[in-house]
Amino acid sequence: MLLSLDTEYSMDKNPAPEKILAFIQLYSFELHEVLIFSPSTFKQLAEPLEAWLQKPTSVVLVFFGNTDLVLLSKNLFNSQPLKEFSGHVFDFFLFFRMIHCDQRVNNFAHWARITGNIILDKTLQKQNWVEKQLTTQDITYLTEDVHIFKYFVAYVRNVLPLNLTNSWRDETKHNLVVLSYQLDQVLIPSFVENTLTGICINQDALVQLTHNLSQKYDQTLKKLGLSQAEFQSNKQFTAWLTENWPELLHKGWPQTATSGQCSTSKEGLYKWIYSSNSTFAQLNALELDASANHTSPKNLLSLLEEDNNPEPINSFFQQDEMQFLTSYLSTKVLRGQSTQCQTLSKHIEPTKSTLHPQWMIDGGDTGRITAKEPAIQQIPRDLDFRSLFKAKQNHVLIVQDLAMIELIIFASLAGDDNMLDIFDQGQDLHIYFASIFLNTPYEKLFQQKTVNPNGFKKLRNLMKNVNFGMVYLMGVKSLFQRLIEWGIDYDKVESVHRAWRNTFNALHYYDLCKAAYSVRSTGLFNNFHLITTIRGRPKRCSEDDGIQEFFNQSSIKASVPSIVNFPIQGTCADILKTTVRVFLLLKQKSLVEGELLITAHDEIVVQCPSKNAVETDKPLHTLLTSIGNSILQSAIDRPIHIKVESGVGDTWAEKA
DNA sequence: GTTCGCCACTCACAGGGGAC
DNA sequence: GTCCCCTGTGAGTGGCGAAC
Repeated sequence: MLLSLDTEYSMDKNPAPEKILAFIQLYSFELHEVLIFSPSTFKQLAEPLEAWLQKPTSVVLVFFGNTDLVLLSKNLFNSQPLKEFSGHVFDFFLFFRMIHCDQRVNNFAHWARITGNIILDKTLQKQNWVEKQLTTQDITYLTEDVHIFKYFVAYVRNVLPLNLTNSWRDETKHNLVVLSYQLDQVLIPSFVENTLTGICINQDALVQLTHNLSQKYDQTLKKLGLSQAEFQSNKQFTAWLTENWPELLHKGWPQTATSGQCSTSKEGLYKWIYSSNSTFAQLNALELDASANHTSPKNLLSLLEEDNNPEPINSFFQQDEMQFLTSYLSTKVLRGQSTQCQTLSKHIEPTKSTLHPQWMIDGGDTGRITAKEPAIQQIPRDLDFRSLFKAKQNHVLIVQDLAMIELIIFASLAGDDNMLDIFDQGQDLHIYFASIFLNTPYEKLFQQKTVNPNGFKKLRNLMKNVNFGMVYLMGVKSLFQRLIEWGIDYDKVESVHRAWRNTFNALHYYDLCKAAYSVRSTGLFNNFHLITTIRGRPKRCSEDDGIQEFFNQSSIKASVPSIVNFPIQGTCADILKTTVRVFLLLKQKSLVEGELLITAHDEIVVQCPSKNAVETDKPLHTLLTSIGNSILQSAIDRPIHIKVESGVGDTWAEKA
């Protein structure tokens, strides 16, 4: 029994951005009828819908349904998500995205065209629906939106059985509908609940933090003698600089490509500031693309402030110029943090002090879950920020994090016993590689953790970046750039680059990817190359993605690293999603208590009553490790011992 | 009628934040 | 190296009114 559902809503921006539900449309596949509900009739819908959902064969069909179901719960069921949604929702967006993940266009109108040859006019969608008297044109539009689902259903039935070959396991076939259901569909009700429940935030602390940051921001601006507008606008900043620091202009302050204004981009500033450094000159000669992340203002600033810089850059700049640059960069950093605070504030539900991010179960191309409004996964790791997120009254937050999971997945796929042994021995892979790289015993470096914690952290972060970069095909030049501040010459970097690939089984992994990538499957995938995660999630790659040049060092196409990346990031997402799924099952059977609050790539945050902290923490820990181990073990014939770091406390900072 | 400046708006893109 | 989200910028556009 099928019912397709769609809603129309409009945004109300005050006091906090909120979606106002205007219409609900339903299409019954049994009755062949479309029903349109306006706010005055919402309540009449609640009871029959709930009763209908209790029938075992009922399925609600949606397209990008998170928003629809959240609004439905808010307006019909007093913000309590229906338990009956569980196992009774099918989202076509998720399904289409899984089987056509290479398609840039994946929207409703696109699939209406493909499946039903219907050209939709989506311009009507943008109107203000609230309290609208419907015109004939409107009614046609609303009807069409739910009616089109019958073409979606027919399409899925036509392309069944959607089988594909797993790139990493001997099992021959996966059924795609089943896989989509197991990995993604079943999580829908959980994330609806998640959005409705929200995450508590310490509003006073946020106000305080915002205040402190903006005060500091104002102070540094004042110190510079700049107004906010002059600081923010390239045009005004150029005028100001011409007036106040003509000598810096003469020294070649970088310019924007199009308008010729003074540029404030990290790349330009980085190149410019370091142009006097001889190591940098070597970089320049290599025509390096300086777009790596480590050139953010924060890092650039730390380089400027570095006392023991291998080669001081202040021979090029006068002392007062150095001071100006330092202040300028720290102002940039402050502005960034301050904006981040304001963005958070903007999304707070004022009466409850909660955030209600919108979750996208298949938001990332690799299958990762993403969140927006606000981007909860992009909150800085600093204590200042993480401690703002707190448990509700009489509750605690349980934060669990899969340690170095992507490297472990890499090692499992590559069949790299060496790496897995190091990990099993409880050693830190990043420090392990640092010891090879710096030719210093592992123990000696590890001692630094207590002797010189900051230095240790810095080294570890650096090696962390290097290790991840290396897995994903970072070239020698890029590696060299990242190591510039350590004063290591190009030849040495080149040998380290080689050593890394030899120490860890990277070349073997790339070969496996190449072989896996060549596998073609049946049905829909006939004309496409395909690579999957260990669990079977597919990524389609078109011919021109570079199979001919795959891992040909002289010409790696841009798309190749993303092919190499996919099985790793995707498998990590699968582990997390499977854990969430089993956690929900346990919850349904009342075996655990708690609400899923946040998932972030390798991390999971659950809120539970304080008195049940241990009873929730322990099974969650067991779940993550056992699910991770079992998924990875199907790729390599040896035991895997995934480690999960766990923290219990009042705030998210518990494990930061 | 044309030109110009101003304003509001949209859109693409770069850059910066995060994760691994 | 990959994967994201959010913001600000600047180019482009169109409406409007004032000045020519």
